[in-house]
Amino acid sequence: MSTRPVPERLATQLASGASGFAVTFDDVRMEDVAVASGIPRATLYYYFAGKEELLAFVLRTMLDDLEASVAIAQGRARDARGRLAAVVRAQLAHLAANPGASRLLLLNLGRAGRIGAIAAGIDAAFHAPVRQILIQGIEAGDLVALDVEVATTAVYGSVVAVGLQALLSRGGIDVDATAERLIALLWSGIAAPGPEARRARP
Amino acid sequence: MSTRPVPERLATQLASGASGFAVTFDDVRMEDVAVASGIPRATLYYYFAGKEELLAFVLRTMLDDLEASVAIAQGRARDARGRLAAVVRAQLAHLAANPGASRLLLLNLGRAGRIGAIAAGIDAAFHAPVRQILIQGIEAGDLVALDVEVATTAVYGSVVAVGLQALLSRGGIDVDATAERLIALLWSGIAAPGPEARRARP
DNA sequence: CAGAGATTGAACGCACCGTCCAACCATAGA
DNA sequence: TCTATGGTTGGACGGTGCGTTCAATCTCTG
Repeated sequence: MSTRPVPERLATQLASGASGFAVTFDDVRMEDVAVASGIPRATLYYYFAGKEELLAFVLRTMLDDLEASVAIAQGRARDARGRLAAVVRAQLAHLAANPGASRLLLLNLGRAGRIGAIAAGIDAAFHAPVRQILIQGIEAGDLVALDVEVATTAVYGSVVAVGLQALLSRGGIDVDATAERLIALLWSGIAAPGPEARRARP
Repeated sequence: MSTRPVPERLATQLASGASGFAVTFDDVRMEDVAVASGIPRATLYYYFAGKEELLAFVLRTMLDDLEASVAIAQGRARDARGRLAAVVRAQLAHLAANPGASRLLLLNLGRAGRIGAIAAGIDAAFHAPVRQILIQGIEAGDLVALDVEVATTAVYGSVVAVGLQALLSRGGIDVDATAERLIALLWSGIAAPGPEARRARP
């Protein structure tokens, strides 16, 4: 980044205080961040060029964590289904563990996406792992031949929508149950199993 | 709404001028809307309580159109797959036909969703039709037993993400091709067909 | 033609952002 | 111990865009 290197202490204090219950970038007032984090406003401006850069730092940190978490989870499985399940589960778990930042990011993709580092972070943490699994899965014959970009985006959209929905309406995510259902859906679709069987019904 | 009834002329002029290339609510300045639509700022405030209400009107109008369009499309098919395909296609087509308002809405769900009418409109235009098809499809045995809310949200998320992705990166949507691919994905999932066949591989 | 309501220009106050600066503090090296 | 360097902070300021207000038209309708 173009900004000054951010001390450890600041980073942690921001992570806790910056994105509390905000649903909008405008909900985050610099003065509030200052109070919530215990860092004076002038100091915030000493380290960040503005609110945008500050939130970019917070959100980017969250995305970096997610990227790492996804990479680890994904390495635990061999087959396409297992790896996809691990990735989706890790993503949902991260949304559940960082509800504030997640909400703020996903409900404000317009503001957030215009920050290069954020757009790149979303791709690295959400799209890229899925894309890779799909490509390899198709090559291995585990997956049907499909448009990788469309499928990658569809997986991203469904994970994010389902996670966000849970966060907003239930205030949290039942990660295990939700991940299992979502993965079943992504893997097999919504159709009743066995097209012949269905056609043979009375 | 609590606001004054909006004359036809205003509505059309707003639809064309209000959401142009904006990616953020802040990108839409009242003065700009005034110039773009030819309606003086004071007149805008005469009809709308503020920017939020004005954008709510524009976005809600778009969602109402989509709801109607989806209802018509959905009525053209009988079976679950055909109806779902019709709905998804209509949704993508509407995004393609209203890129400005769609972008603004979907990239700012935080701002937009806090407006009751918008949240309701999203449910009516995106979720409800899918939810109904899923429920009836499960009952009819065309669909596997699944968590309707999760599946509904997943469909919504994938449609919106794929549509938005196309709008942003390609500047438009190839509705037919995209809809077909997306529906295939939702219907059958990503797994290679025939679980036995796959399991039988060396 | 009078009154009601629509329409508009202009000026204002407000909230919050971002900038600036002077003062202070901590500490590393002389 | 002294001092220079750089982090840290409070406080004041200007700018932008929103929303309000009001008086001055304009346009119907009866």
